[in-house]
Amino acid sequence: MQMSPTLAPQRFDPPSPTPAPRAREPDGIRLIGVTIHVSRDQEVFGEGEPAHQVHKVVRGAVRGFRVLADGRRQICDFYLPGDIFGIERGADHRITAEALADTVLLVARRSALGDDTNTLAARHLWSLAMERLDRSQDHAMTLGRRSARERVANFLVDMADRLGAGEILELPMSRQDIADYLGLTIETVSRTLTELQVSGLIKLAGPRSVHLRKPRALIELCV
Amino acid sequence: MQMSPTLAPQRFDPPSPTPAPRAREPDGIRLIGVTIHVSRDQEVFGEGEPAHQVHKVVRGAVRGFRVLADGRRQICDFYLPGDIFGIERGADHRITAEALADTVLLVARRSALGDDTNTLAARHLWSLAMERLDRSQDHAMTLGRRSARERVANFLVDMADRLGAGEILELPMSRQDIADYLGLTIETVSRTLTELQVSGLIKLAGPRSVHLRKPRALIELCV
DNA sequence: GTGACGCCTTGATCCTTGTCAAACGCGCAT
DNA sequence: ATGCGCGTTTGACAAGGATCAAGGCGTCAC
Repeated sequence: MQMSPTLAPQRFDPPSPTPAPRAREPDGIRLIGVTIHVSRDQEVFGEGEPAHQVHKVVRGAVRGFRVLADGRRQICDFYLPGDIFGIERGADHRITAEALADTVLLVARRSALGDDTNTLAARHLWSLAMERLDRSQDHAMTLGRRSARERVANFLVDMADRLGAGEILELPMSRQDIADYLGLTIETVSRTLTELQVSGLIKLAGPRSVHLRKPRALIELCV
Repeated sequence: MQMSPTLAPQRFDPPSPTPAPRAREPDGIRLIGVTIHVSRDQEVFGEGEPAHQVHKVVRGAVRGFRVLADGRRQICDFYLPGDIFGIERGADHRITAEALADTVLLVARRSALGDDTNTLAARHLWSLAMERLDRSQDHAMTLGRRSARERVANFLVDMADRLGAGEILELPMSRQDIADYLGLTIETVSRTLTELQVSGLIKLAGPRSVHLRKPRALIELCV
């Protein structure tokens, strides 16, 4: 059992709204809202808060997580540019969202997505939610049945894919975030990465820069 | 790393359709379909098969799972009486569903739920999908950050709750199923249960019958 | 330049859980 | 009644990953 020594949720001043563009997004959802800038480690919304709005990552990245009473943290997912998050079933958020780095978000009133009105938007919203479910189930498979090596390989491949990175991967999150996402400790993540490097599968060029040397072999590890 | 020696997917004859009731379900979804009887370990649908229909458990129980190339199995969820399952984002099922015991299902054409037409049904469908997502995220927290003891306690409390059991819990699934759900091995599940018994939290009365002696203490363990 | 801080890596050791193996108990068929 | 088969339990041991601890390295303030 590990206890992520999870950082006290530093609360800064509230996110700062700026202008208010009216964007017809390529994903079919008209996000009428404001863009906000959220700085590193700042909370976007917290577990239990009312979920009035949905968010879309414009630039930067966000972690969505839950915390047990004793501080153990599980990151459910990372939200990368283009991702929409903060959609909930009930009135309140079930997870906390924090920026991994200085981040720009597009925020829309939840109702703007049409709970039922706009059929096209509703359909897309459905797709988004189900995609989230698919990812969550994949994640469960990883957490329940994969070894540390497999988890890390999986993670790298997934990130490279989602970030549209080629062989050079710039990770937007810290080792602690990776550990809390993969259900491991920071030490195990670190060791596993160097082990993958020794095996020649990757090359570590700085803490957040990973060069995928043998993507095929990495994908093999994903089983 | 454990290798669930996962049973070859025994294929029996196809599920047998019977009459065809027209049921106005209390959950607001009109399930016009047939009831089918599925026997123990029989597959309801398999991963990759087209998802033409949705299913509702009338009696019995179902496991929904995915399997890695080498046979490791992760059960995503158990579907109990009243639960609706088999709703997918895309055209195909991403998980395999098998009956835990002789089971009665209500089957409806997917389109009968109104992909968008019936607003009320659509809204309820949305709720179902999001509930599934919530459960999946809870599951991820369990798999990523809880100890074996906590996982088993959690499982028992959850099952008692969902089955509407009081203190006497009749589990519909085997140890192997529990293990594959909790990301443990069958031995660990067994040991943990007897350990909980020794601690006086539960009483085991037969492999599938659990008496919750100190529900409070069990809930405490859920963190 | 120098020190402090944060993050990451590495090492040594421990412990939870997995693996391998055997025994138990119960139902069922002969 | 006997024996077989399956699922479960229990035991001994191994190992993967956690924990505890120290050291490295880059960044930033002074």
